[in-house]
Amino acid sequence: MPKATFFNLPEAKRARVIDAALDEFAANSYHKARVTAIAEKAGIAMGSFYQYFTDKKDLFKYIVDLTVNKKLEYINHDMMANKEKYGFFQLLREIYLSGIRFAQENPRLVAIGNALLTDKELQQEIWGEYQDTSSAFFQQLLEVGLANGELDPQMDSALVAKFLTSLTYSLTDIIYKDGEIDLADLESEMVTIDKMLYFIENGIKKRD
Amino acid sequence: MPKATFFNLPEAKRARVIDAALDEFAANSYHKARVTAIAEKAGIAMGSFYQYFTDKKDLFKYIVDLTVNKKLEYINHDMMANKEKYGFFQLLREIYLSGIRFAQENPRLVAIGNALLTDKELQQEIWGEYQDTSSAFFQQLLEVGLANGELDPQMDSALVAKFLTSLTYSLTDIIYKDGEIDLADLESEMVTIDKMLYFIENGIKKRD
Amino acid sequence: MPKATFFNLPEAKRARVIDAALDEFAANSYHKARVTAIAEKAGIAMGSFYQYFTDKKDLFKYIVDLTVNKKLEYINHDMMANKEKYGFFQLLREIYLSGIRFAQENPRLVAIGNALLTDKELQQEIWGEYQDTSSAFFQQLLEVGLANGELDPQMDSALVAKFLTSLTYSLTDIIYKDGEIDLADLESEMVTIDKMLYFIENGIKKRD
Amino acid sequence: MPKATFFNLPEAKRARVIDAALDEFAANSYHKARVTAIAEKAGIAMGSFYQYFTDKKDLFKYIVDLTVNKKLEYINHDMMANKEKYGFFQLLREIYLSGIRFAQENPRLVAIGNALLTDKELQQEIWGEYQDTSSAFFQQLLEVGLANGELDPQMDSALVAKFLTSLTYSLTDIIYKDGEIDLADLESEMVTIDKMLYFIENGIKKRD
DNA sequence: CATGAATGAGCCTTCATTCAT
DNA sequence: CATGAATGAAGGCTCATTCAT
Repeated sequence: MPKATFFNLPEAKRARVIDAALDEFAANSYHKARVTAIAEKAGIAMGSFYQYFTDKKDLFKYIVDLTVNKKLEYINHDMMANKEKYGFFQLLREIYLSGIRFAQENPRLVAIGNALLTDKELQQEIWGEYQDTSSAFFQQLLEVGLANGELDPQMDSALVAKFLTSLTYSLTDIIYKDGEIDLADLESEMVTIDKMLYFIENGIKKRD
Repeated sequence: MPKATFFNLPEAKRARVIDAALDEFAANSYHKARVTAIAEKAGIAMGSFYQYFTDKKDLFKYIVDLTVNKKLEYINHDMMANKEKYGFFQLLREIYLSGIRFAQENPRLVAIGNALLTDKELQQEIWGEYQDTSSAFFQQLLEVGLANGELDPQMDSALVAKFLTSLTYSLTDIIYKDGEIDLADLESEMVTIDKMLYFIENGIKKRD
Repeated sequence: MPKATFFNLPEAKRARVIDAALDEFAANSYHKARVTAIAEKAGIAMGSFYQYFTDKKDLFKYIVDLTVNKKLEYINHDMMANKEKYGFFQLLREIYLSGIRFAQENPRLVAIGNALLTDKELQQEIWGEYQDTSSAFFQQLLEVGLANGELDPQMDSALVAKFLTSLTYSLTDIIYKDGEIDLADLESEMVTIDKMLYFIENGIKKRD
Repeated sequence: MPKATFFNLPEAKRARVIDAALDEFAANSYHKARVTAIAEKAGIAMGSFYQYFTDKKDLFKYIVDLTVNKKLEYINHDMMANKEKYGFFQLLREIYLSGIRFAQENPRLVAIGNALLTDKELQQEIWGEYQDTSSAFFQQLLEVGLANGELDPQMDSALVAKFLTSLTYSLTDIIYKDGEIDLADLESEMVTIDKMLYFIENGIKKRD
């Protein structure tokens, strides 16, 4: 966690630091990202950096934390409105849409998240706490769907939750390929999403 | 590609170099892997390294190439025998089993493959050529299944191929978690595989 | 010397600063001691430090000064009572006992004194003024002993004063080894002191 | 210990490195001494330094080792010739003379030795092995003197060895004051030495 | 007098690559 | 082809001191 100094900073400066960090970590892997570059971009002295953060890693963890929380807020916000009236597959669709919008609006966060997933060492140290958040989230959703009688009772909800997690990641990959999202192409994205939902729905819905 | 000198090397020495590289790249990300360490493990002089490879990256590309080819060989070998008599889902099962066996027998290659997937920079440079190999492979398989009438004709085979690719990766993750495979636990692995196949089968099989 | 601001400080705060400095300088060499750490321990702001002292060195000099004076007070106090009735060797014994007690009661001061002795640069700058205090003190004592006819008239009092200084330091080292004084073990310390006195007495007493 | 690389170096270059290190460590405390300065003085690249030594500390330990060994050689050489025919006090005199000559010829080594004695942290790490060498050496000498009947049988040889060690250090200090030895003034040094010997002799010789 | 953020030179160390033999 | 020393640009981090409020 950043030191108190960081949180006492004027909003604008703090934002500049975060922005610089996002830029640097989105463009380079954790190991290649340079503290010097971040300080420069943020327009602060090297020494100041270490007055805000104990460490390069300290900053990185903070950035990851911001990312995770922002994404959760996003999804929660979108779901809250519809939790009651929507069925399982409608909710899933809602979630995917949230994910896409999040990626569109925060491309750097997506890049950082992906990078994190590839560094074993960092994952153990940083990702640990968030690791199963995603699977747990889906599993809980699945349980509700099972209770509602929407889903195939034979399904192993823990395992399927992992499948859904994986497919969700790949959905982002597919749509958001090469780091460039075509905002104009929302329509084709919808199509992709709906095809994935169709695949999933067939995979787990209850049949008579 | 390695220089000619490398291929002129006595088999044993060449193997030692490759082995050392696998060790180092499996244990560290590309950027953290040290050329010095590889040379040491291989028992060659630093200078020799640069007589075999133009670059650290040169070696890495070569290693990735070996990995990909080895995996393809594996799967092809297993499929050739059954291509004719098996249906789509049986073949898919065969493929998954091949994948598991490959991971068991080549844990370092799996580690390197995973690491590669996370480094955008490398991916663009190295992975480009292999990128869609996996999806293309699945797509081709799907086309056959469609032609046979086994699969849902509404299915977008290109897209589903990506889903299968993603699920395949996650299958490896789920089974081969924490880098330790329990060889004794093949049975529970089978169960997992069969559940995934069940999920997929429901997702895409033809219904009347 | 500290600035006026320092002496205007409420007694308690001033004491806290001194205490923090003693802690830090006793635990680290002058160069490794950190101003930040002192300010923190003392509970003052970094800026305040430079309102009290011009410099890290300014504080250090002050601390050394306190140390020297405290030690002198100690010994003087113990000697004054007995100056008249005791002979040279009895006084010397008294002095050694004072030294031991001082070390027991002010371990941090001893640590700082020792550290100072090892840094040539500092010594030239700081220790200069005190340097010969100790030798001068012993020499004066020796002169009295010579006048009394207790000591060997051939003795070079200036030189022997240096020997006594040196032995005195080593006495502290021997007894107070590893920074831990065993308060319960005063008896064995006495024995050591008496052996040193025996050695010295033989070395310089007048013989017929 | 330095790496093999260092010992494979051409004599002249190795000497240059050692010389640069002696200069730097004699002029600055261990903590203030800069690796960069040493490399510059020696005329080698920064990187080369770390090809010779694992560490700044590695070099320092080596330098201390050289110092200790050189001094021991010195004294041993001088004593061997006379061990048989000389009595205890004559040998002691010989040792002191060796010490003075050593200091004269190796002022930087003396400076480094002194500096080492003042850094608690380093002492524990580096000095440990040599720590009691000096006392042990004197004690052994004293035992011989006792056996010969030259010394006061009541004497505690372990303790007196420590006194002698201390006096020896102070002898160096007295003669070699301010880091400048007046080579022309050997005569006055002799006088000082003889006075110390007289002091010691009176302190411990056997009396009837 | 107090506060605590800002500064930035400087340090040790790493490592891919080159070079001379 | 082999060798292994040489190189030097970077990079992360520390800390005494200054500054603005």
